Amino acid sequence: MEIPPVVIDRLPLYTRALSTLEEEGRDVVSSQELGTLLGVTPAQIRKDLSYFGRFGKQGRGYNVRKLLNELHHILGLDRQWRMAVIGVGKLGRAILGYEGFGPQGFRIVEAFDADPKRIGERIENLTIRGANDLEKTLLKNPVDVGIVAVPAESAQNVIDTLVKCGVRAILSYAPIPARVPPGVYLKRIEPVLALQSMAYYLKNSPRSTAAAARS
Amino acid sequence: MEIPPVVIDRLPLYTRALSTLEEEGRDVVSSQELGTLLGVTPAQIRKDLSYFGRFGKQGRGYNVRKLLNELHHILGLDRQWRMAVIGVGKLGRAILGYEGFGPQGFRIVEAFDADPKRIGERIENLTIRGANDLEKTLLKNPVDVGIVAVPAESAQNVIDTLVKCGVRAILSYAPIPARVPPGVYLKRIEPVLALQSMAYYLKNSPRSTAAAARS
DNA sequence: GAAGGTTTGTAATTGTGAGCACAAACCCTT
DNA sequence: AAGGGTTTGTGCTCACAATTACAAACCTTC
Repeated sequence: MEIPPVVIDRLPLYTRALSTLEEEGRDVVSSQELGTLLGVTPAQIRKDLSYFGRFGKQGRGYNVRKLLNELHHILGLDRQWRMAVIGVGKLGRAILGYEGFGPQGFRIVEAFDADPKRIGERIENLTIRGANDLEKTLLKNPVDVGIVAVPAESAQNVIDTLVKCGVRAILSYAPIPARVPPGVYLKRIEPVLALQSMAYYLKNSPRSTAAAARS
Repeated sequence: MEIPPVVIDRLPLYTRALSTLEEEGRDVVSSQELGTLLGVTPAQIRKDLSYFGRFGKQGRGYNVRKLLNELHHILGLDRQWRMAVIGVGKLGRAILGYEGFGPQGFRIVEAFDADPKRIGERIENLTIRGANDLEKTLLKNPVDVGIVAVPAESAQNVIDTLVKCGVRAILSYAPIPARVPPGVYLKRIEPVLALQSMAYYLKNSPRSTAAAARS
């Protein structure tokens, strides 16, 4: 059975809400409550979960801890993932310093930059390597994810190199529609595109008429 | 006629590709070529554009500059948008220093932070104001967009304040599913969620089997 | 232990967006 | 000016995701 990508994209949302509930000491939650929390219909949640099994109890709801564990297992969040950051400008440094990755099992273990002045510098317990060493280093010590924070011009090049080194998941902050071969997964973070599509709604709704944009 | 949000989300992509083509001195482009460039089917592009008018010529294609102007006008990119950044930690600083906003007409004109030690500091030609001044400042000098770069705990609070000040578009980097009233547009930048959904594919494809994830 | 009130899981339906295919329109060459 | 070769715009079809609706299952209370 093939699971729709939109479903996979929603699972992390559920995971996060469940984590919050667990920290609050909640034992059980219904699809109704979870839906209200996330702005999703209860039926959507139930159907999404039903792709993977039957985790709830009728008349009661879902056991928070059990469902969280199931989702962690399904998504592969019950292990550590190794990541490399390529490009250590302002953006790259912010990524290296971001504390949201570690707790979720995503660890940055390498950092690269093309600027000779930056090579050897230590940031956040990592020594920056030269772009020339990228291929050699990753072939010896593979990573699971590549985070691309280089200028648009170099992005496709970097991505091609990552793919050559066997990296199968790439998170790109570069503003280009990069192409990757089948079997490699690419997600892009594009604040400018997000702003531009919001500009349309700003321009075309005099004041609070249309429905809110999907986030 | 109501235009599907996914269509609006694709228009900025077209805009960007057309800009590149214009810089290269291209006069005309076909939906075929544009599609190859962006990884989208030609029919999709033609259909998307047809929501707004008839911009092409049969047998020839689209005039690059003319179509670019049309899209700029449609999206509201033919003017300046004023933005405020709330939260000037590592992430906020990277946002303030990002050079990709200005050329697209998005200008950061205010920066706020709750930490007294940061108030008064100058970054990128801006003086950081205190979080207490947020409401007063924005009511006097309104902005079009709010960029939220505060920790998860404070995010909903900040967002509520922004809404109260009449801000109708919010770009949030905070990892929470914030709720906004109808008529306010919220887009979230969530690198962790992106990584988590890619982890599923990493885990479930031994090596380059399934199709690439939609980016 | 029976009854009333919840909530799940899923079959069926509805809604919507993407792709296909073709007529109409345009350019260029001869 | 006529014909061949492109490419647009769009009606139609198809695929798939969201919603609805309900039987089955469970808990709690009396």
